[in-house]
Amino acid sequence: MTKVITRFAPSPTGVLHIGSVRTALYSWLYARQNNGKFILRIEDTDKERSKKEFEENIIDGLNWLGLNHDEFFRQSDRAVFYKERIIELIAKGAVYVSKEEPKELGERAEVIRFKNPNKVVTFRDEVRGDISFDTTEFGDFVIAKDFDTPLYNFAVVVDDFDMGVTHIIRGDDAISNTPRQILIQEALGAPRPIYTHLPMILAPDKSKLSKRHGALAVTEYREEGYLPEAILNFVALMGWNPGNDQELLSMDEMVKLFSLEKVQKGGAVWNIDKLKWFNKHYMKLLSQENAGKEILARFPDALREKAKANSKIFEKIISVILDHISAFGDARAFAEAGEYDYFFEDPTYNRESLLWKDESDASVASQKLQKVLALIDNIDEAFFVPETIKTAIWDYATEAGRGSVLWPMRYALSGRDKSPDPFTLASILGKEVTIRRIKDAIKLLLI
RNA sequence: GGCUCUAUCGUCUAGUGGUUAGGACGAAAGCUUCUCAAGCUUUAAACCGGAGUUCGAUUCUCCGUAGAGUCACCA
Repeated sequence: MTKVITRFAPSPTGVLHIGSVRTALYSWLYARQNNGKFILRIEDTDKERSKKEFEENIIDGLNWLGLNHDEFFRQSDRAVFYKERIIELIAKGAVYVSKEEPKELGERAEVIRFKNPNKVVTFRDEVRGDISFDTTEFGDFVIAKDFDTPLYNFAVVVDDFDMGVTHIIRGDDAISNTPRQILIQEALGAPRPIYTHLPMILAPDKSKLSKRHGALAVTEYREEGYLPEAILNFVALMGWNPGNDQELLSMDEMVKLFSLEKVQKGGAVWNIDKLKWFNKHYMKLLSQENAGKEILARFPDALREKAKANSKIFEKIISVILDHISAFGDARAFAEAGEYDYFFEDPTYNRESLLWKDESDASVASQKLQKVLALIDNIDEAFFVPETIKTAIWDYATEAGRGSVLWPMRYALSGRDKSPDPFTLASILGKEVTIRRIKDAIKLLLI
């Protein structure tokens, strides 16, 4: 049994996007599962469109995801090999230099064409079964602009041959390239690898996912605070499943369970909501320290300084923040909306908002807060935690009307219509601040 | 248009020649400490159509229909 060798072969003409990630993941999983090799090959034969920054973005994204490669190649470094093969094929009569009449700007008067044997090519695809093409329709297709400028279909075949690639796992938009590549393989005497064409990841309108459908770059997801585990787990399940109901899968589990036979035939629509669900799950698994770092990195400068200056408070609100976001980037939006300010400085109140909806009498409301104040004041500072605070107030709140007690208390502490519950808030803020804010609220009510 | 591929809840999917067609996301409702979120419970929601094979087809075959991909001196 020969060693399994897979490859991921992006062209650096754009950033690493989510569809490519899945292709890379499946290739990686398959290689790892079989103790094989995973090759990263940058296909930059198009000198016009290939950009170094895209190559960097792709490598950066792959590293971040942990899809490490065993070997690395760049087609622009391999010009001599392509040239050799072209010469070899010309000698064999499989390829010829063709005189052309340039129709467009930039077209050559001389290109290298493949002498099409005009036959039916049938190949087996691991997910779709046999696929046949009559290659006659391709004509004598161009494989290189000149001896030093090979084109995609040719470079791919030479590379896969030279690198010993055994399994080609790629998007099904490459299906129609396969017969051309097989023709070249046969001319070269190269073995035919095992083909697996993955269904596309689709936009909501079912078309091929592309830049115009919004944020797709992996680096953007990283920026937005999505975790690699979440992206990988989600993307793995778009077009594959372990054959049971298990959805939360670690990389180790995926390496064990992955199989080409369970790969889906139909395309899958990209669904950001489900990604968010995965991300929430994996965010909660993060250590408090790491979660804190991610959040802090997305705070506006001013808030970040306050959070650093009040690290005790910041540590306590991490889990509160985590409860309300589905990606760390959401914390930035909340922060910018001022949702976290009250943890670090006293809020300003809107007198109307201090009153529970069923309460119209400010003096009654203030009396209730007075009572809360007294109950809180009895709590020993060392036991100022949510459970204790709740116990201290609960009976009274139930008796006086929970909403009419808890709403003003919570609003006094946060100055917000929406916030965590008053007991959690009080414990985060501490006894001293809690009492001060309630007193402030009472003052305002008595005006 | 030619060629190639695809078709189960809105979405990701499981599944079988006979099932109450299962799970997840999302949605709705209820519960849980006032709000928000989380959590829990429950509900709604699907086999593209037509023939054929068969005692019986969502499942097998064919034909439609719909959608997608691809038709470069791009990859």
